[in-house]
Amino acid sequence: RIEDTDQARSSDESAAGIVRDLKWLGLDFDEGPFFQMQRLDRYHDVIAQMLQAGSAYHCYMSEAELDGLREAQKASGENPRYDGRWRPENGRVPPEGVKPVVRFRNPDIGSVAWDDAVKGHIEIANKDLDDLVICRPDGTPTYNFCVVVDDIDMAITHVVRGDGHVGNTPRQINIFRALGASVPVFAHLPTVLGNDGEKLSKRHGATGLNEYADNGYLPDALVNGLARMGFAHGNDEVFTPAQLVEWFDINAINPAPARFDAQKFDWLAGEHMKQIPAAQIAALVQPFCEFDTGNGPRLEAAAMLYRDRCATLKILAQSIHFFYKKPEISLPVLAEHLNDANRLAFAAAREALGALTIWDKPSISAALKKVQTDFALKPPQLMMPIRIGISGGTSTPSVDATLEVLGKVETMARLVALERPI
RNA sequence: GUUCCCAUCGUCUAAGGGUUAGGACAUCGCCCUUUCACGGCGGUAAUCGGGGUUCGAAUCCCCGUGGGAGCACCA
Repeated sequence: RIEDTDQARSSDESAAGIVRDLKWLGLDFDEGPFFQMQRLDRYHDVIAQMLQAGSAYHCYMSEAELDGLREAQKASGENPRYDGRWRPENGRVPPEGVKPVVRFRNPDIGSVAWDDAVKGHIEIANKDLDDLVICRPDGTPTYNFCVVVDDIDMAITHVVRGDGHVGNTPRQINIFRALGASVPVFAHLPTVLGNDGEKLSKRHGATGLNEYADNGYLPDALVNGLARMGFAHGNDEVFTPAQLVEWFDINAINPAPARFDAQKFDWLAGEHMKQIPAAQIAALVQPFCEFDTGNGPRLEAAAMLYRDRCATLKILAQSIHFFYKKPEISLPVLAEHLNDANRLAFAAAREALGALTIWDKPSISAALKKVQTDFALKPPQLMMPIRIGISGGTSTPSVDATLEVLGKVETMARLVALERPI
């Protein structure tokens, strides 16, 4: 349901963004979306009915007057609220030429209580509630009213939403009752806080869902990470959406707000990366590769070599870039790892590799091992210059596995090219 | 200010009257290793404070303190 009765704040783009984000997460829906602005006739019918029944009335108070009232109330330490001055029983005469709002006639006595599926029993006294506006002077109804009509019409059984709405719930329950409808189960989820315990906001550390998508996080990791905020299933940390569906219990949600730990989330994202099947990895990584993946080893082979060390598809794509494009070699770094102590061994290794007829990991490993032993070097003394020569960096998976994927022709080309700057 | 909700390692959490208060991330140490990661093993680390109830309280009650959410002609 797209709740778009505030025309100034809703747009086709924002609605499309919501649908897109939900689809990316894999949170599918069976019907809709329904737009409230397309249901105005229905809302107006209900308002007319309530006006008739006396559970709603016209209020002619200006916004300036209201502001003044609130200021005065605040100044005297009261909770700011509308004072009900235009209730019909006060017999006021409507002023000329003023378009009224419609207010709901909230009960004065007693209290509204419900058993929140997350927060437990909550009870609010009616005297702390005021008569809320359900229809603006221009005829557009407001959120708190529309959702009740929709929940009734759509036979909603559970209303699950952020805990910013706990204050709206007693008002909505009163409207349900005024309409003679049964009340759904309410569940109010706590806010997710930033690393520092501050509320997340666009200005303060919040990252939009689309940014996670753009940064190559797996949607299942997002679902897993978000679900773990306030929810646990024994000692399980890593789980799939299907497992979550099986285990989830709205009554087990922690009502206190949780801080979002980006470090733990990145760990979790990496765990989900490790579960990508080889057959699917190329298609997932491809969109993040800003280079020609046709010009080099099979994308699947390169990606699988790096899969378990990357938290996101984007980092994975960046990591395997060197397989498809000759790397820039930093001469100072190279000089550090290739010098008089191992220059001859390096040349011998290149020759041994060039002589190989079978290019696979065991053969490459054996050839390099022999050179290393012959020259009495420690493993890194021989591996590092090769690693730098083919990747441009000092950290890759093991050299034999990396060379296998890179291929003999390209490996030899890069190792030969390395000789020139030496 | 006022209304409502909440409180276990630094963080996310498990245990809901009797446990050496468990796990995960982070951190520290060791192991593995062809670098860096990954992985394996181990360590440091918590029941906000004060009163009750009880043989016994992290767990139930009250008060403090701290945190969160709301108080719109926004959703």
